[in-house]
Amino acid sequence: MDIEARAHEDHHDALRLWLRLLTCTQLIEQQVRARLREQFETTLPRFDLMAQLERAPDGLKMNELSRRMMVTGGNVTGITDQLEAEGMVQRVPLEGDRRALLIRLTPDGRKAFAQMATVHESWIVDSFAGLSGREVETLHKLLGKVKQHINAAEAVL
Amino acid sequence: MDIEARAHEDHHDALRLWLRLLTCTQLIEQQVRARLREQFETTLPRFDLMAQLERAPDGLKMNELSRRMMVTGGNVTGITDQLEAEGMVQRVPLEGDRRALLIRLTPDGRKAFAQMATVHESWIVDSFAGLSGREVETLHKLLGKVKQHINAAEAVL
DNA sequence: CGTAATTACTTTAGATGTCAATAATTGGTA
DNA sequence: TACCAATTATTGACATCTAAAGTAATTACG
Repeated sequence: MDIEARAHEDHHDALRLWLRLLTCTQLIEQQVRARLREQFETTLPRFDLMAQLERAPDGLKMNELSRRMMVTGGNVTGITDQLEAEGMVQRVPLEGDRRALLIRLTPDGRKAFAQMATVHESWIVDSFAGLSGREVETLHKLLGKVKQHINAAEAVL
Repeated sequence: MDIEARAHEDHHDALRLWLRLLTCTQLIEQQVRARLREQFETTLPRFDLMAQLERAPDGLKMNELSRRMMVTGGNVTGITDQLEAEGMVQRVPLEGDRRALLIRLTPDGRKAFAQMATVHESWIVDSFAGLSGREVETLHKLLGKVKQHINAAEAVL
C-alpha cells in the first residue's frame, strides 16, 4: 500500500476511534445522569461540583473549580448559586484577596455527597465490568497518552 | 491482599478510568467546538447532524437521527430548524407515513459539509497523534468491549 | 369498523453551557 | 504616588440539551 493510501486509512482509524470514544462517554454519562435524577433528584454538574470539593477539604476558588470541572466560570457561578441555596456548599471570603471566594462543602453537603458517591462508584464499576483488570489498566494508560499529547500540543500555542 | 481490599482497588481504578475518559473526550470536544466556531462559524451539534446525513444519502427520519446522535428528539427538531433556515438541510415528507419526515442535506449543505469535514478530520488525527497505529487499534478494541458490555447490560432491562 | 395503543414530531419549561461585558481588586511600574 | 494591565467573580444574551406533555397519524385487534 502506498503512503497516501496508508494516510487515508490512518485518518479513518482516528475518526472511528473518536466516534467510539464519544459513544462510550455518552453512554456512561447518560446512565449516570438518569440515575442521579431518579435516585437522588440531582444532576451531573451538581454532583461533579460536590465531588471536586470533596477532594479539596479546604475549599476551592471559583476559577480553580471551573478549571477542574473544565467549564467556564459563569457556569460555575450558576451551579454554585443553586447548591448554596440548597445548603450543600458555602462561599467563604478568602483573606488576602477580596476578589476571590472559597467554595466549601457544608457538613450537610458532605453527608449528602457521601451517600451518593458510594452508589455512583458502583455504577461506574458496572460500566467497565466488561473489561479485565489488565484491560482497565491498558485503557487508562493509553488515554493518559492521549491526554498528555493534547496538553503538550496545547502548551505550544 | 484480601478480597475486600482488592475490590476497593478495582473500584478506584474504574473511577480513575472514567474520569480520564471524560477528560479526554472533553479536551477533544472543546477543541473541535472552538475551531468549528472560529473557522466555520458553526457548532458541533450542527456539524454532527450534517455528518449523520452525509453518511445517509437517502436522508434520515427524525427519530433515527436523534437515535444516532444520542440526543432527544426535541433537540433534533431545534437544530434541524436552524439548518433548514440556513438552507443546509430540507425536510421531505415521507410517502406512506404522513407522521414522519426525511431530513436530507441540500446540495449547498453537502458542499458546506465537505469543506468542513476534511479539516475536521485533520483535527481528530492530530488529537490522537500521540498514539501509534497499534495503540489506536487497541484503544478502539477496548472501547468496543466497553460499549458492547453497556449495551448488553442495557438490553437486559 | 372502531377504539386503544403506539409512533413521530413538536412544543414547553427548566437546567446547563458558552461568550462577551462589567465591576472590583490586585500588583507592578513609571 | 498614580496609573494600568491582569485577575477574579458575576451578569446577561443566547445556544444546547433534557424531560414531559401535546398533537397528529398509524397500527393492532376485538
